[in-house]
Order: sequence, then structure tokens, then C-alpha cells
Amino acid sequence: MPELPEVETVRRGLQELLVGRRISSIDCNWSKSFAAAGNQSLIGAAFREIRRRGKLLMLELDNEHTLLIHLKMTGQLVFVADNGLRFGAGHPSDSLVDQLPDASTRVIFFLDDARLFFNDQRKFGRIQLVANQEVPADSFLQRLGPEPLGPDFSKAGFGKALQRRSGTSIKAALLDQSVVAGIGNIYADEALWKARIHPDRRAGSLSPAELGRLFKAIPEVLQLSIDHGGSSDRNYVNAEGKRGAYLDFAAVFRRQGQSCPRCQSIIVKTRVAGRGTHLCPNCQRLFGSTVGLKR
DNA sequence: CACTTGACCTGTCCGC
DNA sequence: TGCGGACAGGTCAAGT
Repeated sequence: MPELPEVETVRRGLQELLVGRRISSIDCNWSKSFAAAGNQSLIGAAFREIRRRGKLLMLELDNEHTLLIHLKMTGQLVFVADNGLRFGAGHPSDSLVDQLPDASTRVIFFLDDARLFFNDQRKFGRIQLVANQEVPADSFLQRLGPEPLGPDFSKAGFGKALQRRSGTSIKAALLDQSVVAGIGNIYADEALWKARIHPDRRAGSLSPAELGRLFKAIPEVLQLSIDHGGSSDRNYVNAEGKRGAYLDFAAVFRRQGQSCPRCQSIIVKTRVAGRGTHLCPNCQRLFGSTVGLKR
């Protein structure tokens, strides 16, 4: 489930590996993954710049078009050099590059001296070809809220966006990409734990102190994850086919039954906003004070 | 309009 | 061992 840190990790890898390389042909075995796979204007086009907005990758080509790629739940973009040359750190056996293509491969971009695999077990991911001048009008991009690691993410604007979603849970509000771009299930749980806010609190009910803690926690957990190469729960790998290590540092996600790193209470898993939700029942309370209750 | 639910998909796991 | 069903969770469309 690639979220902002995972997509950003892929972006950095592709920026190093892809820019300047040219598409020689494209294979696609699931047309819904890439409806424009047969477009002849792609042949001979080179990658110019790799950008990201929220969870959306934007691969700008030198033919006045951009590939918009959303990995959704199980999408992967993996670069494999034809000569077997390894890129980046880590042992080659950590990577799945030797096993590609596999049953989840939907699209292969053949480059002059390499291949780029788009793998997607559950087929939810999408590759779109969009003219550069149409990119700003893309409906998904239009609805995105601010980048949480960028200068446009302000406490005042965040508070206003939460008021707009005041009747729903704070967890649902964090998952709403129009409030903040790029947060998914993992980082919603981690940020709420760090800010000591129960996921089922109403989004409009936060005190100024709670709003301040959450506003600070969001970029902190995202940046920490980027520093560890993102989270690999099941499918996620970076552009070199390698897994991320952030879940080794996560406080609550997939840690039900273990001890809260802050108060040693047992972490529980519940359901909020239709999603599996992990929290510390002592640090994150719906009612009442935690004073004197820590152990 | 605000909010919730189901659809899109496949692989894995659990109970019988 | 096999089988049905629940579950995983990002986004959009449809429903309340």
C-alpha cells in the first residue's frame, strides 16, 4: 500500500535510473493498467523528469506528454538493467529484479539498455498518458490538498480543512486526500499515535493543543519513513526491487498485542472509517484524562 | 452537501 | 486436503 513515503522513495530511484533513457517498445497484458500502451508517440520518447504529488507519480517525457502513475494497493515500478548492473545499496538477493517478469507484471517498458516493470497483483493501479498542458486540469490532482512536507502545509489551513470534515472521524479526515495529500492507513495510525489522539475522535473536535500535535506529527512520521526507505507490509518495493524498513520503527501499525513504546500498554486493533486501525488505548482516549493513568 | 458503502482485483489465511 | 468466506486498503461511483 504505497503512501507518500513509498511513492517518494520510488520517485527518487526512478529519477536516478530513468532520466535520459528512451522507450523502445512497450508490452501490456492488462489494458486497464495502461490504456494508452499502444500509443505510437511513446516510442522513442525519453524520460525528462520524475515528480510526485501526494501518492501520484508524474513521469515527464520529452514529447510534451507525462505518464501519470498511481500504484494504488499493490503497484510496483521496478527498473532492471539489461547488463545485470546493480544500483544502490544492499545485497542483490534482497531484490526481486532477477525474478521479473512474474505473474503480477502488467506492463514492461523496454528501454535502450534496461526494462521498467509495472507490476500490480490486484490490478488497481493505473498508468495514464496526458499532454503536459492537460496535467494541471487532471481531476485527481485538482482535488489534492497540500503536500505535508512542503511549504503550503500550514496549521491554519489544516485546521480549516478538518473543520470542513468536522462530522467524520479524524482518521477518515486524514485519509481524505483533499485534506492532506499522501497519507494512507499506515501513516494515519502512526501520526495519531504520535499526537496521542484517538482515531475515532470527530475531526472538528480537536483542541488547539491536539491540532498542533497532529500538525507536527504528520511530517515527522512521513520523513522518518522516507529516511528508512518506506514501509514494506506486503508488496511494496522501491525502484530497485527492494523492500523498505520503516515498519521496524513503527509504533502501532501491525503491532496489536505488543507494548506501546510510550506507556507499555498493549496496542489494540479495531476498525475505524472502514479500515483496520491500530492504537494505544491508554495514550489515545476518546474520553477523559490520562493524568495518573500511565503505568 | 456530508458522509458511508460497494466495486474494482488477487493472494493469503482461517474455520470447517 | 479442499473450499468458502473474510480480509488486506486507495480511490471513485453510487447510495443514504
